[in-house]
Amino acid sequence: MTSAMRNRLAFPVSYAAAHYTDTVAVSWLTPNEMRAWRAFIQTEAHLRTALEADLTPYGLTSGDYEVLVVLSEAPDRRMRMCDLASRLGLTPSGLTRRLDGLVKAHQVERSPSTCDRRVMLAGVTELGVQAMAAASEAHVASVRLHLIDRLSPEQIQALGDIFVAVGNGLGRQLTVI
Amino acid sequence: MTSAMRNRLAFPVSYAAAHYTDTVAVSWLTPNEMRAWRAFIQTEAHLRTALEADLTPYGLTSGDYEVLVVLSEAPDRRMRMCDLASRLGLTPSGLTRRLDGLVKAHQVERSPSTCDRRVMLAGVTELGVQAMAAASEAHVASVRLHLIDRLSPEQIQALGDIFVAVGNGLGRQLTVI
DNA sequence: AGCATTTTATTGCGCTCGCAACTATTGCGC
DNA sequence: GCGCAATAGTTGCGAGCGCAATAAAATGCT
Repeated sequence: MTSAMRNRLAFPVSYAAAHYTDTVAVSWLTPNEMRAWRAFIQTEAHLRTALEADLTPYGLTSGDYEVLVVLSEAPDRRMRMCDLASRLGLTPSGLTRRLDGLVKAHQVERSPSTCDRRVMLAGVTELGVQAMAAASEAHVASVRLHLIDRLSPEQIQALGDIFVAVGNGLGRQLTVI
Repeated sequence: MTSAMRNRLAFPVSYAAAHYTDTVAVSWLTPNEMRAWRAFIQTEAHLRTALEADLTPYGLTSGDYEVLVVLSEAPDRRMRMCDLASRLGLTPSGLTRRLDGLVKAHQVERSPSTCDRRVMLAGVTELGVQAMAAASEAHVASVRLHLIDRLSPEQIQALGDIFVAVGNGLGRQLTVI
């Protein structure tokens, strides 16, 4: 396969015509790589929308749900803000805002740390655990319906392997329980 | 493996203790399913952040870039708003807002359709194609660095298969070129 | 033809969240 | 001990986007 061919197959014609030359040291995506990339990008957006919609009737966003799950698994059911932010992939300010809503709903409470007075601890309340529990059946069913049950056991395994590898590449150590 | 065991492994203890009973007709995630699900959810957020950051120096968001790519591949380099919204997984209002920015930057232009006066056509301009081309090398490199080059050819294949299957389940027919 | 329904796009409003600036606290080097 | 850098969290601001309401145009039913 010539590089011109590969490029034609892998990239929009308009783009290729405008920009590609053999002197450029860029490694374009092969057709199979392009297929994987586009399927991922397109499907991921719709998947997120579907999961969000299924959670809405329970008064939680998927972000809220994620906070409650992570906190409920933490020792003492609470975590430092910065650890929680890193775990959730949020900036500090993003986490502050997300917690604001949960605190107002009395599902999470803040408490200052005694050993380091810079840090705030975010802890899930009993009410928060109940809210999570109330939504969890529907949420698991939603995850199954839209994702898990569409895949073979081998694909489940591959999905985990793939995103663990990518996560490691991003410098994250994942929390998988 | 008893159902109690499986549950303990697959779900937060706090949640399990609060809610699980054997009489509930819910199919919890197995450990391997949980691993795949969590790796996906956690990594996906960080991956999106990384890709976004790599595109920022070129003055485009990944959303903008996606619009330009899709339009540049369309016949006549333009599409109906509703088709574009569906393709991108946006609501009509979301697309209107996203295009506002691109139109202001003269990278996209709107034109009313002649055959159906409800529809607006969004077309990428020459400037838009150039902006996309200018960013594309860095973008492809970023996708390679963070995702593609972390995976074996078998994993690339599996990634495509998985998200095509999930996309089909969501009622989408994907556009993979 | 005439009216109800559906489809398409936009706008007001509100929510989420990132960036930059700021404050408070801790740790480090000397 | 003292000052400077690093760390933790909050806030003002603004961008992105979904929902509901709206307007305009097409389609369908009779």
